[in-house]
Amino acid sequence: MKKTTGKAQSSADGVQAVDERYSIRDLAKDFAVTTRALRFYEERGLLRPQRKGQSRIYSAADRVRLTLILRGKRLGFTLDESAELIAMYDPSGNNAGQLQALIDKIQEKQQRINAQKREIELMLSDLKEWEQRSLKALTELSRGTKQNQ
Amino acid sequence: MKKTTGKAQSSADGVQAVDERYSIRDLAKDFAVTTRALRFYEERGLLRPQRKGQSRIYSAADRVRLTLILRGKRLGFTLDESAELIAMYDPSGNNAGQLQALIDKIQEKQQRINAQKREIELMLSDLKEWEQRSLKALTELSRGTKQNQ
DNA sequence: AATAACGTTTACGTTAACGTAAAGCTGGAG
DNA sequence: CTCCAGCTTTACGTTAACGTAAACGTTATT
Repeated sequence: MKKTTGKAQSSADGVQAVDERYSIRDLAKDFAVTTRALRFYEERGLLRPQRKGQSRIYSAADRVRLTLILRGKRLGFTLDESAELIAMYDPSGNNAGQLQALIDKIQEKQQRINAQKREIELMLSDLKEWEQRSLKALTELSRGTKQNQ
Repeated sequence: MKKTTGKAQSSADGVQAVDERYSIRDLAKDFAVTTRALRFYEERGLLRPQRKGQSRIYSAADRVRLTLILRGKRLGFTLDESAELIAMYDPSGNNAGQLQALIDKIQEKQQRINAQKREIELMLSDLKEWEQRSLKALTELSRGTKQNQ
């Protein structure tokens, strides 16, 4: 009965273990991504885990970053865009200008998505139109429409 | 003063010239795409212009197809998906079975598009959340938040 | 020591939708 | 006939976000 949870042991003090360490497998499992993806995100500068010897060690902060990356993906951001957003959102030297830029980016994305939504509504009405035409053609056909007149 | 509109001359009869011919350049200009894209769409079976000698000649029907292709793109469909839609829209040899299959496909598409619509609405609320957080951070920052308390 | 189980780096493969030459045909103005 | 603009085919290049495989290092268990 081995416990293969792989959680690194928290230090022995009593403070809340907010600095838990995770292996690359832990992260991969918890977030349902591959280890390849995690290394790739690091390669692209989106993650910066510590090293213990050769192995990567991820912290809670890295989990937050990963959360942001994945949320960005769901929102249709490219990794570069997410990198930008994360850098801006990061509490490392963020002045008002940075934040305003971040807000601008988000609002721009909102515009694009709203446009997509309108497009999709148009497409839906188009599809309904086609459906109606097809149904009509079908009933007329089954009614035995002949070629005369 | 040459007219370089390039419009092929309509045949000399009096019926409405619904069968206008367009060069690949015409299409490219009118739809703001490259000739490469047009040939590519053809290669992928989305367009089937006639040939006059070696050159492609596009008809009004081809313009409709191209419109559908581009609308599909704006909606985030792949070319293959658009090809499916266009094939269904095409009035070529549709018996009752064909028509029923077409209707089924259309309804399936409607489901998927509705799903996309819901996804997009989720994204929008996500984005609004981000925006709120950023705005809050911004105001707190401009309020000169200090470290004591 | 040997094997397994996981980690690492390096590097080529993949898909989509074209971009970008390269090199050859062709019709018509001069 | 000559020449050029515009068309053609052929084919390799590009970007994004990883997948997949190879070859090797490190524990830890047998």
